[in-house]
Amino acid sequence: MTSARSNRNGAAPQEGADGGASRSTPAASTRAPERGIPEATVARLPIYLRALITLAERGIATCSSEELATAAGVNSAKLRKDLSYLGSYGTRGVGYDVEYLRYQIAREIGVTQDWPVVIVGIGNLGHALANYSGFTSRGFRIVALLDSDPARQGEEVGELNIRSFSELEAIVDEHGVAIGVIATPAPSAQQVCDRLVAAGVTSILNFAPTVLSVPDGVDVRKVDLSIELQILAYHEQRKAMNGAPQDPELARVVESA
Amino acid sequence: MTSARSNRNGAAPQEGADGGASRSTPAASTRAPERGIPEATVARLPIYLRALITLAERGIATCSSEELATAAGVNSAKLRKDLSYLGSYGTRGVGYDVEYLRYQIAREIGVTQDWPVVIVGIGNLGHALANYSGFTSRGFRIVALLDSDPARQGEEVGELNIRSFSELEAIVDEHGVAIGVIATPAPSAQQVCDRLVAAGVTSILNFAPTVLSVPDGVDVRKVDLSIELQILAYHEQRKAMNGAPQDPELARVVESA
DNA sequence: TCCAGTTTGTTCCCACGTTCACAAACTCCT
DNA sequence: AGGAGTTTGTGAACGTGGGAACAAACTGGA
Repeated sequence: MTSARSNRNGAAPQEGADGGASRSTPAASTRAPERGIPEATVARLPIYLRALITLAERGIATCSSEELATAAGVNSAKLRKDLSYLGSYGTRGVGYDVEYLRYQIAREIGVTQDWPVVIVGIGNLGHALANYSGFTSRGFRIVALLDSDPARQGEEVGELNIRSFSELEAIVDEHGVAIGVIATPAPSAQQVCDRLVAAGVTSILNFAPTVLSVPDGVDVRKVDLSIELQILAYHEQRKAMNGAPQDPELARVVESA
Repeated sequence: MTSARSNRNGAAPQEGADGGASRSTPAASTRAPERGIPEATVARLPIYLRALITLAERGIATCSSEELATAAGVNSAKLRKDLSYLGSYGTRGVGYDVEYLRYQIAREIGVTQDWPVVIVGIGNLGHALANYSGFTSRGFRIVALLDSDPARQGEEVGELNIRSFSELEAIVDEHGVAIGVIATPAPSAQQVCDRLVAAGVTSILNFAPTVLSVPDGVDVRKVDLSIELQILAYHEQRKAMNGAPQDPELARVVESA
């Protein structure tokens, strides 16, 4: 029932181009490449979009690639190349019209339309996500908060009531939900994921510290707080080793003296 | 005072190899390459570590690269190449000793030691982070929760009291804090970041939806929930366009019939 | 109209990351 | 001991991404 598209081809290994993400759809299959936008560029488009919104709020109508690049924290050459994948939306000798470019990027990403989202697992993190204004303000609408713990059900969090996980299928069908967020503990994440996929969800944002296996055609992006910290720790350790052969604690004290 | 090391070379653009991260330290400067581990590999080491811990908990003493790769959700060739940057910790014809490899990776990342961490901005997200067990269980110790809002100060969150942001410098000095987490609203993030850097913090995990500019020698990693969703939305939109020229909502209904 | 100045879009090249494929090295069985 | 089977570690090919540099295209002034 209500199964998602395309489960052919067997389980694909879960890995993508960038750090925390993974796509299972075939990168370059028989299908025509169309005007395929590089994954690295796609990951930066939302940053450009936010920068443009900030500029627009300041009343700036036009900007150069240099200005926008600075606002987005990237190289201007990279910015121009990224934008060139979308089309020629700038004017040579002048720059980019902020409102126009903003709309074009939003349309390309797909945030001009409204995306219904369900969040599963309303613990500490789920609460924070439910209340996070960045979701709702950027084309995403949380349509349901689900939790399997009856003690939590009925509680009101950010204008929504927590409902039973068993209502998942009905909610997905009713709202046409394509995006699900998993904020459960790690042990239940895979089960939840399977249910989401079976219900028709084809994009999943996973906060649980587990590797999810999904059928082909389903996208998973992972956000893992502890992994981010560990990466920082690695570099921090190297800094201490390289800069000062002594104790790093001591080094800072000496420098401040 | 208490300034961090190395502000030479001017401000570096904030961008890294992978999606959400950025390092400002020179990638390949005059310094010898030592046994430099590629950034992409570093980002995967924590995943391998977690997979090894899971295997160890199941009582598995030895595993092949194929098994470990599956558990980590990556290609076995990639896994072997990644591990080869650390050294030759496997045995040909046999595989890897789970406990031994686990220790080696933990040591390489630096999570055998204890990293003191401060969290700034104890709103919804800050609460969730303070209660997140994944932090404390993997070599990180939250030593302080800071917020500039007096109304929040004194509140107890996960065995710690929220303290005033003005105590930052004293806390950093006392505990030798090198890693800071920013969970404030976007407008105050840059100010907080500057204070952290000035106090001696050299690694920052940023949850605020803003581009932070930091001096050279300071690492910033960014976690942006809304950006992750937008990337999913982009792919979701493409799926709908390619798979079914009709209305995506309709397509699912038809398939389920 | 023409020329100087500005900024985009694009090409070329290099570095990095991924994957394949295979030699080296180990175990186990005969 | 020797050979078959297994698995690691790595060299080489391939693809993707980043950055410099430049031609194309626009504006504005003379």
